Amino acid sequence: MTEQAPARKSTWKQDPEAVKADILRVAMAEFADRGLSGARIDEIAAKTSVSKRMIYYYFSDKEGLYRAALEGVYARLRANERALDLTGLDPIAALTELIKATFDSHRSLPDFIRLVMIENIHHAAYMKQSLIIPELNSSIISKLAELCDAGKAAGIFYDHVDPVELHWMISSMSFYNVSNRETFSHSFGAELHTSAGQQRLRQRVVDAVLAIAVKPRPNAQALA
Amino acid sequence: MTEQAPARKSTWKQDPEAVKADILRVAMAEFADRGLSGARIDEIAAKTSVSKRMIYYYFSDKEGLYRAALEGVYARLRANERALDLTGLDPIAALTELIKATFDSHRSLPDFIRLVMIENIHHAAYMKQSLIIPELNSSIISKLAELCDAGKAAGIFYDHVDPVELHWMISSMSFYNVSNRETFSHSFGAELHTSAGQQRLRQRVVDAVLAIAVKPRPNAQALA
DNA sequence: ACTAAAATGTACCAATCTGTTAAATTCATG
DNA sequence: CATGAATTTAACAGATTGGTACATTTTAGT
Repeated sequence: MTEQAPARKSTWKQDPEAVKADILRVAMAEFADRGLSGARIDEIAAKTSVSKRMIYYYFSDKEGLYRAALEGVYARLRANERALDLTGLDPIAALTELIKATFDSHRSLPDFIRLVMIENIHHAAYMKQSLIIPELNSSIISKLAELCDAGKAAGIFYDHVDPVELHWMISSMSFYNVSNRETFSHSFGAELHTSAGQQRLRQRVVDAVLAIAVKPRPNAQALA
Repeated sequence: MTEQAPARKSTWKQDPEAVKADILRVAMAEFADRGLSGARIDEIAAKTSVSKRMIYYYFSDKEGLYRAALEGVYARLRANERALDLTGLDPIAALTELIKATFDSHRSLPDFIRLVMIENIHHAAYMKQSLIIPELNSSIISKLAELCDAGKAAGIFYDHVDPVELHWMISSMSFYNVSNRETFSHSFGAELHTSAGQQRLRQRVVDAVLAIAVKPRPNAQALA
């Protein structure tokens, strides 16, 4: 579990940051797995290397820990998105890359997806209390807005293209792909969630979003 | 609350079906609102006209009630979908109607959406125990399959078009539109969830799905 | 009307779970 | 190395909650 050897009994080092990080790591996984009311403080404590009391010491109460967990997974997503560099790409290539990156990013962060689902069950009540979460969201929109402006300026995007609408569409499919995987697979088979199926789906998302953003070029053989 | 007057005390009629229906109605709303672990049996009982004992009498335990609630909302969706009649429409018009109907249907059944979210949190564990749910799902796919065959036969759909892929895409946006409304609105504004915004979104979904299914006609001015 | 079975209400229990109390250990600093 | 603040533990209390035992009422069959 922990990297340092247990060493002698009845002796321990103070390390508040490590303790907090340890609690948070377990809390993110546990809340993502069972939800706010489903998660158990005792269970979380048992999976850390410290006692339950520390959770209350550092996070006040269950809701405080949940808020911290929510912000934690958002921080991970932000780190993921910051890695996306679109400079030097033409609008179509840039949009394509952004869509693929979003699709992949969602797939790689199931805990984020699950906590956002849980937040929606709670009518986003805890998200509304967070100060750090709004930062994240503005960055993806501004990236898309830049991209749209460039595309429109070049005359290759429709004039009606809107960054928020575009994000809604990209996000909806990328999110649903992970969030509803269990029920979808059970209802309609797991074919779409094989490695090949996911590759195909991602390409469909690219095709669909590009179709509503990019003007058809007269002599282009679409989706050949 | 109840339609019959309380009348004399210490007298009541037996009416198992009405009691079951009453419990189920409350349970669907309550589980959709709070989740499996978040919902309280006492609270559900309090909102019915009967006592907590009856819940256990008819539904065995909390999980049994949850399963019944899950099947209940699915039954409602099925009723909704059965109402969709596409006979006499050409493939493009039929697909357009199906997309619009799915989008609207999801919007009109938020409890269904929320219970499916909750099911996914639980890895679809209870859905997998249900016998009546698979029925529903096959009907939408067969409708889409017919439609695809007609479109391909007429030479206006791409050959690679797949009913399950198509359903995945239609469902993803229709579902996300409701499921993530709270977090999305908070992050990016409520503009897309105004009446006008929803109309626009629905049209975008139609455009996007048609774009990956329908071959471009040479002289058509797409999305003009 | 009598009786058994189905349906319902009341009161209660046992387990679970969040949060606290009080004390012990470690650390920084003079 | 003394001392007080920060950190951590162990044990426990109070409240919640799923579930049950038992009595009571209603209905159907004869």
